[in-house]
Amino acid sequence: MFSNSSKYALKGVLYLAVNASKEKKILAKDIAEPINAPPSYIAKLLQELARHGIVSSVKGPRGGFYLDPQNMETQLIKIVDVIDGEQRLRSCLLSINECDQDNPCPLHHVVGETKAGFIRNLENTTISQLVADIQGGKSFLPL
Amino acid sequence: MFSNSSKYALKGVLYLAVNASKEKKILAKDIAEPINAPPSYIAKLLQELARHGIVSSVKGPRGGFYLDPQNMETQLIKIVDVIDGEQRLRSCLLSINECDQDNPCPLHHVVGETKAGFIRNLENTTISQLVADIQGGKSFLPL
DNA sequence: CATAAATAGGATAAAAAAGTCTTTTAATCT
DNA sequence: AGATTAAAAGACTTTTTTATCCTATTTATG
Repeated sequence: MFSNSSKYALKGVLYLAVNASKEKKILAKDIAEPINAPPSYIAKLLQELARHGIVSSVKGPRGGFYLDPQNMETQLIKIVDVIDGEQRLRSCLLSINECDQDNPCPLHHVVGETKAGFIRNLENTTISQLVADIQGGKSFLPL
Repeated sequence: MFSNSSKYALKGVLYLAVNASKEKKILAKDIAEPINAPPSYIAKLLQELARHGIVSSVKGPRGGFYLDPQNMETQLIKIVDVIDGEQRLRSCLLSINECDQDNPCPLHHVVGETKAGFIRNLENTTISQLVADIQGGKSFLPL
């Protein structure tokens, strides 16, 4: 449902949320292994996320990636939207441009509500909430 | 959420359901335009669907594709599974192999129920039901 | 029975996604 | 200031997906 890239991005951000801080930045290459992503590929994705203000980064010695308090409140959907584009999840399931509530394609009603709910869940959940779940024993690492 | 190929496949099957019959088979090349798919590509996909018994086909003069009564009862999920593979929709959203109810990944609970519902909807809906919706004015062509 | 019509199958080509590598820029530490 | 460290940027390669094409194989019809 997500591209590979989005999966890496979500895992990378989550890894930073749990393990990094302004005082303890993490290098791109040190994120790769724990989240099972190719080092130079996750670096590129984090770069893109940094450009969009989803993660924080500092160059040079003692630099690296981390999430500031504001980054922690990022909605999950933002990460997917930046990496996969907003259309991927939201466009008509049959890619029919004219498809909407008034002129629904044959699949529109079949999966419309569950698909919308899926997206709503991603909109209503933040990175900090996922961290809270992990710390509360409701979900588990590693990634 | 579906691959392009699955979208073509769903549209192709639906087009046959509405327009073809054993007495009025339709040629691969005549399906392409109405569903906005490349002619030789939809031919390939229909071939694959025929191999899996999802559509019916006859070679030679007066041949072509159509759906027999049994084909009409195909669940939508079958089409997606044949073309995209069963894993695409069902695997963990973060591609974590160990992820399950007892050892949920951080996204598992966030979208678990809506994702499962989405798949259930595809399992519980058949081609014939989509045709009924169209004929009842609940959804619309063209594709 | 020959011919033509149509799908089946496989080989190839093009485009997109995923992944790698090299150079540039910015920050830190002597 | 100079050396070093790390991300930013972008060019390049590989793999996968999408798409095309050509040659069988099957079947209806004259």
